[in-house]
Amino acid sequence: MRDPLLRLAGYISENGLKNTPQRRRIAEVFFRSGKHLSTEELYDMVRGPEYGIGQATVYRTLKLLCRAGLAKEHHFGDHTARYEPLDEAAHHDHLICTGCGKNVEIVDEDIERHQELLAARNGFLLTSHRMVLYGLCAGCTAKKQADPDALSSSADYTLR
Amino acid sequence: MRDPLLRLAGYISENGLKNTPQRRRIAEVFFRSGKHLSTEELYDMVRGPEYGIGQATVYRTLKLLCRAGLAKEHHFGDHTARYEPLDEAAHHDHLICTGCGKNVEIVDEDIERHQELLAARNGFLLTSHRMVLYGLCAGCTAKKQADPDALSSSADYTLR
DNA sequence: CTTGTTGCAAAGGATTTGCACGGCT
DNA sequence: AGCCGTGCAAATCCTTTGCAACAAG
Repeated sequence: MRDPLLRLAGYISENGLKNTPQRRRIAEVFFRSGKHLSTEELYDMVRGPEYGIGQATVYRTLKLLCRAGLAKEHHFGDHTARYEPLDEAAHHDHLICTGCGKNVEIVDEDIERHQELLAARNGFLLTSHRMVLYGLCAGCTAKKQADPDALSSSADYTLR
Repeated sequence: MRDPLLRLAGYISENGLKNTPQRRRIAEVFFRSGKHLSTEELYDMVRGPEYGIGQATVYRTLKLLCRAGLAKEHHFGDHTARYEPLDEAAHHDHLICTGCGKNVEIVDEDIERHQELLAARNGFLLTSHRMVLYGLCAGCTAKKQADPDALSSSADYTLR
């Protein structure tokens, strides 16, 4: 069962919850469209002339998706939570350009292995992790050479 | 010049700022005491019968320390920012027990190297990163075997 | 003296929650 | 019918800011 919408429906019925049009609509938009959406961005995408969906419902549904294991919450360094669809088994980390905000998903088997090792070495049972690399992408590096002060305006990554 | 208080004084004078008793007091407590303090925790430690320090000053001073390169802000998953003293050259990552909140600092040269590599492979110039591993420490693993529901109450790591 | 700093309280932004109503099961 | 979910607005939580008084350089 690959389709996240079906998986959601499964989670809902299994837990005595209810499959409402709002949840369907939010999940549909969320899974179809880009990654790393903030609640507000999703809220804007989800609401339309024919849909009257409240902010609170978007918040609540996103948290539901997390509980269901279908989404993951991130805090990258801008000042809101961002959510990404979770493809299960498709784990990845993030490489973010502090100049333009570009967000690249990356994986490295070696690193993952080392993480397990490190945890074990400390007596820990690793359950999850997050790794975010911050830097300047090729474009922004070039731009910065041309004019060293050109970048500061765009994203403002406080590096949380 | 190893002493962070001296380094702070240096940063202050070099930048035309002012060395106030509040800043001294906050920095002193911050550097002396434990790691990963929240603003509120530090606020409580800093204020005393003889000191009348406002929350805002604690916030402002912590941000100053970050700007000075003497502290680093983290968001681990409880719902506030946490700050840790930065020993310069003593970079490390974190291994957190989601059961009891224990926070172990770790480093691994291999991982650091791989991160550089990964960034470079994507055309990025790596400027910083953060990596947090979440898991169960030995103690909590044992505790959980005894009573699987025993842990949920303590920390509530939403895994941000 | 000049300018940065402080404390307080008010403002802000993101997220949560109480409540009455409406809609799944 | 019963109970979960929704929208709205009010409430919270954390953090920032405006401002007048103060103090460091």
